[in-house]
Amino acid sequence: MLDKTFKPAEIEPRIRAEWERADAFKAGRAERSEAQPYCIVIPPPNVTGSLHMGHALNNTLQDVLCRFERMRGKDVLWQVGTDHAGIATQMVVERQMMERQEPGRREIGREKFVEKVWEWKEESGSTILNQLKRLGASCDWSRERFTMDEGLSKAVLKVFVSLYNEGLIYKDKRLVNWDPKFQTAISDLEVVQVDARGAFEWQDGDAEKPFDGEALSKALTKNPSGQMYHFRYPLADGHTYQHPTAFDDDGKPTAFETRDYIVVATTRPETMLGDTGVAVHPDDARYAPLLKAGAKVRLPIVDREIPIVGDEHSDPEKGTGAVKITPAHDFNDFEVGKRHGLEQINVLDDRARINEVAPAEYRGLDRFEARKRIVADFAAQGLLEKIEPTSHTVPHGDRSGVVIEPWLTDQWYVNAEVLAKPAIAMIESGKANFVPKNWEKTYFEWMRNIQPWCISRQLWWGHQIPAWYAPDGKVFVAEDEAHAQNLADAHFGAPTPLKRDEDVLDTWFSSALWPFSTLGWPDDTTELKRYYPTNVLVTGFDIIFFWVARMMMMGMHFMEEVPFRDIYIHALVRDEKGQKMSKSKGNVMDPLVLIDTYGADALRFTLTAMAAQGRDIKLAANRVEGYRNFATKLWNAARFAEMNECVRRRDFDPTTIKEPVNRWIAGETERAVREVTEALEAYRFNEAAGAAYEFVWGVFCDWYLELIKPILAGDDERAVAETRATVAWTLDQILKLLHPFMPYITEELWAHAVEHGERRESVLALSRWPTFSGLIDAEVDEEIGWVVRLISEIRSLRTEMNVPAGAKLPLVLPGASAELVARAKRHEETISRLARLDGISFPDAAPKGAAVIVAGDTTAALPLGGVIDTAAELKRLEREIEKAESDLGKMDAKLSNPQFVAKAKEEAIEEARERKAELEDAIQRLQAAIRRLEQVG
RNA sequence: GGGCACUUAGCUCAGCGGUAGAGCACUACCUUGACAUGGUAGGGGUCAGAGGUUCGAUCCCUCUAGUGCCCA
Repeated sequence: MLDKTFKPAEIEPRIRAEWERADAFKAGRAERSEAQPYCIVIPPPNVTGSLHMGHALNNTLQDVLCRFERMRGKDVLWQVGTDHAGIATQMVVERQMMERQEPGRREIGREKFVEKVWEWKEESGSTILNQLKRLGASCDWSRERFTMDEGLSKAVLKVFVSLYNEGLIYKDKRLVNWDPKFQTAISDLEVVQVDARGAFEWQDGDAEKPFDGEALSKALTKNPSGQMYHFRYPLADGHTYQHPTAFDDDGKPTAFETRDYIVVATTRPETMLGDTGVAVHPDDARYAPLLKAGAKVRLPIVDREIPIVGDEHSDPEKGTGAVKITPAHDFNDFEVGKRHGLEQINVLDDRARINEVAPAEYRGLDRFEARKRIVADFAAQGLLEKIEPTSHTVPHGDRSGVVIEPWLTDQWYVNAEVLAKPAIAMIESGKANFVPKNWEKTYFEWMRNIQPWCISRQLWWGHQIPAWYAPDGKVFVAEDEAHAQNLADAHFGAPTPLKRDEDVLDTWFSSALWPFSTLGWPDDTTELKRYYPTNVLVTGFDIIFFWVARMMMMGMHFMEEVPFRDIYIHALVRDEKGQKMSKSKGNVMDPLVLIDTYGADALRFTLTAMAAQGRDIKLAANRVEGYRNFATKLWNAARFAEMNECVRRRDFDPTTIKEPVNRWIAGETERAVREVTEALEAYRFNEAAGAAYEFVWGVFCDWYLELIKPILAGDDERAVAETRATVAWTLDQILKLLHPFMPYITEELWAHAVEHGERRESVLALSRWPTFSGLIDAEVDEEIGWVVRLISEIRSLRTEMNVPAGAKLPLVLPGASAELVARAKRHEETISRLARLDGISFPDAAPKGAAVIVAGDTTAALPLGGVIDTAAELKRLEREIEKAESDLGKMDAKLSNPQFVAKAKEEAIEEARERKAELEDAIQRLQAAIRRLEQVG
């Protein structure tokens, strides 16, 4: 016998063991060799990761699909694995070494350090996979892969070498996003823009407020960004010009002053050490004389002469219209510098400290320290005009959180523009589809403006770049050192010593190969043939660029086929106020805690039920509790079945059922199966879950199980046997329907039923998804619908008339047709039980002093034992009439509108007519009830 | 500045050209032989605002206000 409540913590590990025993999630099962393949590759979680809400949602949805398709008989491969996550992992291990007060990575050297990371990976790398198991994920665990395992590394080398040989990977010296904390380059995507706004204000010439270096320093320590500094750059060789200071209404200058300097505005004073020019807009009248004269500027502090150039990059509307140009430390300036042949002077080292190029007193200073000093020095020289607060965005490293420096270095790049073309075409042609579709716009926007992808990282943990350098710097790219050596020797015609490139590849480089590298590529494996392209990718919108787009590019280039047919993009899980969950806000909900509290099934069901397309999920714990209760409800329905000996019969055939109520539930089952199936096929997870929920709780538990109680308690043996079998059958269908969402409880109940019934052929996870047709019977639906409605109306009336819950009332169906009498008698026991009646009678006329119900075409009367509160009943009836008349008014208005009758759809008109007739009939009968009541009163 | 969403019950959210829905919360009654993690009944909404299209708009279109996200 089942316990009174279900205890997820007890059941879950046991069920997991059962799945394992049955090898339930194994792809390529012999008996399914002829079956259609179905494949999803998991978005590989970072080995450093632990399960958060986003993972829980992402993997629940994948699992729902996999379990659904597996039950539909397909040969399902849910390919699992983890990502080596370069920076993240290196960071974790380094931090751990620091905590243990072990020597740092630079001290122990690369080889030892990488060894340590591997050790760490062996120890802790499976944490997140075990957490996925707890969630119930039905991955083929026997095929776990890792982005740095042997096979995948081979794929990475092959791809790098191929792309290099095709000229699609190249080395280039340009500005990169440099992370001074990790001392590595990062890609554009790993940079987050953070808004900054300062508060410091100062103006030269304000006698009341002299420059206060202390105060500025304090403000900048708090927030180094958000200030605009106006510097006076003296003109070289004592040059002067007339600078306009006032304008008339037409914008013509009306007053001038003679200046021997030009004012530039900047948010980054310290970079002035590397300035090699000043730019003004070529059409800016204010500076035209300077351009014309070819005037130069003598850069303060460094005392360098630099040109003033005309470039459209300068916006006359912004600041002073003149900008300093630092080609080595700003992306825009880099371009300006290239256009005008300006020198690139790098003034920062790899930790963003001022380097040896700068005057001695600044060397070694941190960039923000240097900023304060430079400003103070300008002020001291009378070259600081003003400081004002400004709003601007500052680039930060997404992992390190520090301000990123544009820095001039040699890095490896992928020519993404070429690779993007076929990847764009595949979405355009519908060979692959975003669900919901609107994400393709985001995808196109980015892909059509794609920039070179910087793939080298100055880290130790990752795929080391397969490039070797000869002493003269000539590079040789090959899959291993021997091949590189051959290339070099052939090139130089003599044995040549080679040194391997120190850098590793961006983590996303290997992730981009995931859909085919995990299936065995570059080898021509059976898996690759069978499961590529995969069916669907399930992921969040935040990695469309990082991952989806790049898989698309690599898949098209190397497999000449899309990596997946559908791309289901799900929402972000937020807290109940709609805020992103973050540790600093303290609003993080831990899926593992929710699993401990409510069970994995409840969490899964919640996430699925809330996964409506195109909307974020604002998750509230009480939602999970509600669905935990749903699981309990199911559990108790099964318990009811068990107590009533509703055991499965192998020969049960739902098409041969006799009892109306049983035929009805069979039809409802068919309907529910259809709804859930169609919703899942269309990735409408919330609708699928909603349909299953409503069927199980609202139809099966609330009505069917209640309706059959009199039959089970009765002595019609044939009916009892049929009903028991129907309950067992329906419950089986329910377990199947719910299994993709709630795998644990359903598997448990599936197994439990065996204790009394026929043996199962397989675990539920491998059972067959139901498909029915022909079980829906309109007549039976109508009949049971009538019963349900009558019971509801009686219950409603009882409450309204304050009839004590325990009191039994007689029900009168006056002037009932023979058909109605037969129907009422057929269900008399059920109706009596559920509506708490004391029998049904069928006189010709309605009794006096009874409350009256009008349900559809049935009029029913409840004599309230002479104690009826006439006034209350009159009021109630009048309210009913009022409501019916209001509805009738709407119908009349519709139907009397010639436009409606002429133009509306036939069904809409027919519906309105039926409704009108129904309402008129109901009003008549309600009025009759009032007349009778008044006779009594 | 460019783009994409969103605004529906007290809260969290579905829905959708033809009578407004769920969960939670709330009110009243009920320990009825599956379930109090429950049952029954109920209260609660000019579907952000203004226009337009339509026989008919919460739904489609435009604008306005507010909110969120992405990109520069």
